[in-house]
Amino acid sequence: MTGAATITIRDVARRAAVSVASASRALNNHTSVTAATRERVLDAARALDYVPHLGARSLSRGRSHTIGVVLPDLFGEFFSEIIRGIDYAAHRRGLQILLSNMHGSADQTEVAIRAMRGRVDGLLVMSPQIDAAILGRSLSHGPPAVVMNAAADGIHPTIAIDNLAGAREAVAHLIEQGCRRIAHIGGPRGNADADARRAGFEETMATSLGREAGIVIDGDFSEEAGIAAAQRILTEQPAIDGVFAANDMMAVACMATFAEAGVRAPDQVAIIGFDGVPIAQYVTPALSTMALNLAELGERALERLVALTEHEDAAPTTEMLTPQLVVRASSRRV
Amino acid sequence: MTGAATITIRDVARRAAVSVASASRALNNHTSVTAATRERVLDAARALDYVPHLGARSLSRGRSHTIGVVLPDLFGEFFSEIIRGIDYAAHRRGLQILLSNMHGSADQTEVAIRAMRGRVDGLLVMSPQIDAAILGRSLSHGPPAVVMNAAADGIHPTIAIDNLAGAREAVAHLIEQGCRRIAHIGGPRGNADADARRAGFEETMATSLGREAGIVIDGDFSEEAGIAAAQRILTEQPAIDGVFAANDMMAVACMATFAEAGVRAPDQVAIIGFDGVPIAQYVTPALSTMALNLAELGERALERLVALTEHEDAAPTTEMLTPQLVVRASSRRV
DNA sequence: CTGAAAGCGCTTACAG
DNA sequence: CTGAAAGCGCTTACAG
Repeated sequence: MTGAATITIRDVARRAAVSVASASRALNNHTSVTAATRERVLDAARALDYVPHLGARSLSRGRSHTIGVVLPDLFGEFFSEIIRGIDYAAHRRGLQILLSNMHGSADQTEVAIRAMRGRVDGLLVMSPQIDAAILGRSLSHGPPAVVMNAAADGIHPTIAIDNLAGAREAVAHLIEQGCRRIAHIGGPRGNADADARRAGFEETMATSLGREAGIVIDGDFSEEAGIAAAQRILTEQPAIDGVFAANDMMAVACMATFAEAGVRAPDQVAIIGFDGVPIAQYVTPALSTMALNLAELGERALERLVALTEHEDAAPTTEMLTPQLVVRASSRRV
Repeated sequence: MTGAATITIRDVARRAAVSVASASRALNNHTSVTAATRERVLDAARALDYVPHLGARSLSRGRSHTIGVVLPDLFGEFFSEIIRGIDYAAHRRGLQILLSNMHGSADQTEVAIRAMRGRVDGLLVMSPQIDAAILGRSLSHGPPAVVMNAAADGIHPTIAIDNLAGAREAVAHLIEQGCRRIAHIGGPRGNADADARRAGFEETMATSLGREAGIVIDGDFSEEAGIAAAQRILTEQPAIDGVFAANDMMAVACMATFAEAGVRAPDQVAIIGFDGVPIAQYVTPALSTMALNLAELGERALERLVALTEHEDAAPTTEMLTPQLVVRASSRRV
């Protein structure tokens, strides 16, 4: 855990000819220490190239200045943008980040959370696959926690994406552009984001074009799912003139597959994605999307958590992150 | 750092009516404990919903099962792919990741490394902006470390990208496609990757088309730099028929800027990037690139580190990650 | 097999 | 201002 000849505060104290207690006080800039003593201690520390053992400090102080981040996956720009936002805010506050990733397996969430005990001051958890009640229970014994993008459990502050509103707006946009038969390429069933986006699609279709004008093809947010969905649409649903994909990756892959088959966006089929990842603006035609400021989501979650650790009494409110319709060439027909 | 009514191993021991030592042994699956005792302890732990304090365990065992990752930035797919590779391998080995990011400031590297002391068993450091000797010194007192993508210091094992070979191959490819006046959009001066890629460009130009056939425009790996470089080429260097950008982001932005001005790849100008990030295959025309398996870089670095922590005597060898030429439409002319 | 004690490296009331 | 001691929560020789 440390190099061969690890030097501790005892070594510093010995060299400065003071007690360990005084060394500690000098090192930590306490006022109650003579200038001369402080000087001697600091000199000794410098001479020995002393680096404090932060693990030990955390244990005795009861604060680690570290926050745990539990994510379902690390794949793609969706997560990396969130981490970037968290990191940015954490860095500003002098906090370190302990990362834990469940690789998509929901039952690992609880394990990951437990593994954070005694190493973090607070938790940022994103677990769109897990039930709110179960998540709430997992979190109940631990440190303060903020839940990102999951069903609120009524106990922990939550920052959620307004998927329903976003999906409604996406579908309304396609209809406004003249689409009359629309396909939704969905995310995995049981994923809170995916379910809400699908619900928004179905609801809007039912109240506008009619339920039978829409079809849903299940996917899993991956490139492959976008390709497979496109192929199904090409062979089985040639009348489709609009596609709303549950994320940008599937939308991009779908659009590329269409193009290879000679089906062009936006004229033959208008396409819109969700998330607003950077890649969306560079494909041709540029992809319309419901843009999310994911880095902001991460930043806000961290700030919320800091507030929570400082005054324990923060209310378990839910903040919403609203997707913004960004119309680009892939869906612009009128 | 812990919830209100934190329960410790003492509580478990008390409830099971054994000593703390026995509780510890039972909890850790030691053999030297009666089946009955183990049962009682485990029951007590379950009843109290005990979660061990990993910080305390780390301190007494001298192992944290955590590795520290120090990166220069978190922006873009380059870093997220590396983290993903590290995480993947770490997860497989039951290791946690403590993340530290310097936001581009080289002098923060040393601070970041020190802040890891006592919290990690090993370090994975990427610091392309820092001098090898300085880095080596920063690392000298700490835990085992593997350096990613930086000049080898002769002390720590290093996994480096073969930028020179990659740049040579990229330029040779452009020439083979018929380019006669080639621009290089470089990364920031002082960045090891950028410098090596620039050197490869200049060297290859000098020995083939002649030094005067190439121009170098400095950039900083960002989208904006790609746009600015494209504008300069359009206005000042209309004879340019090939562009080798130091990374994909700049190549993509450059190509998009060209397209807006009516300059098409590959016919009017052949373009190739570096890194092989996923976005490259979705732009139109698809971007040629020197592809790097960044996730693999991360995985290999972690495995190397694990080997190092297990048998301390690993040699400070340098492994090379070789870029692969991926020819796509943006540079395919013949 | 089990318990009392020492220890991991630091911090912080408690006395002086 | 300074030191000796206790403590953070756990683990592990050391005796029995």
